[in-house]
Amino acid sequence: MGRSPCCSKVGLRRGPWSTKEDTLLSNYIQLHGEGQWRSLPKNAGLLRCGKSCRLRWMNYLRPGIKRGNISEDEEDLIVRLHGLLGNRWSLIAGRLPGRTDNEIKNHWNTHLLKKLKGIQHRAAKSTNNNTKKTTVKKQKKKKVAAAPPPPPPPEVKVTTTQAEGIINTGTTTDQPIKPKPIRVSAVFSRTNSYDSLASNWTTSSSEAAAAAAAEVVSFVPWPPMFQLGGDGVCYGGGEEDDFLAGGFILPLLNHHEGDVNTLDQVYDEYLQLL
DNA sequence: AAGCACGTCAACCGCCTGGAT
DNA sequence: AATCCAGGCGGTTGACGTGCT
Repeated sequence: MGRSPCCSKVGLRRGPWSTKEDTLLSNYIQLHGEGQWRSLPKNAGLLRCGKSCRLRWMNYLRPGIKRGNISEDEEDLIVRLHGLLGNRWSLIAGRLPGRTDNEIKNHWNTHLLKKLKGIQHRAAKSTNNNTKKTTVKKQKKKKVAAAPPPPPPPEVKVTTTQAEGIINTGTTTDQPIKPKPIRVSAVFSRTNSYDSLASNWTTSSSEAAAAAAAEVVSFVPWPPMFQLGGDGVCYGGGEEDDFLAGGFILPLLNHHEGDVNTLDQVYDEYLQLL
């Protein structure tokens, strides 16, 4: 038996939200709180799918959401966390107060991926300067006609026990582990405010933080990924040829020696917990 | 000025998980 | 144990804006 759709979709509005709809949704949630997304549209007088309401609230209307202007420090942290976690956007977003998984995902796909590719390309050129000269042509092709992306790395689905096994055996992998999506624990719950999350994370005791981390079944192996090359790029233990194929390449986009800031602290604490 | 190509990002889709029954 | 439900997540789409020819 297939799953029933979350809503009938018949007669429901789709597409961009109007300011009136935003107001209705915000007012309703301020009065009644989050949750009950399926019944929320009806109760709030919205002709929207419950999922759509939740998404709109989570990614746009929720208080404390920062929009745009992702700083270089934030980019740096996103890149580093992505190297650890892979496409676990919700977890990455949980480490960036006020940022949503959707925004980070978009930013990664539209900005950082290109930036990383550029860095990787330069790095590859520096190591293969005796080989072919590749001309970078401006891509004029439409998206749909673009060359297919390189084959994704084999999906590594790691259960808790698998992860423990790998830890115990000391087995490493060449690529960021991409554990199956899991429901984020209460500590990382998206229903918590980002501010409180950040506050808890950066100020909590190490024990509390460790306990929090223990709840998250995000296993991350620890490859030798912090080998800083002369070009300012960290190379990990992955295949040397392709970042997208799973090899680690961890450029320090805005790294300054001794530049200790909040995001760095967050990252350091995250590393310790892992 | 017009048409086209490309970039951005809000929104949608389908699948998955945990909890309830 | 099996099934259903609600919510969460990541991948993808498509409308819109912008720059180029």
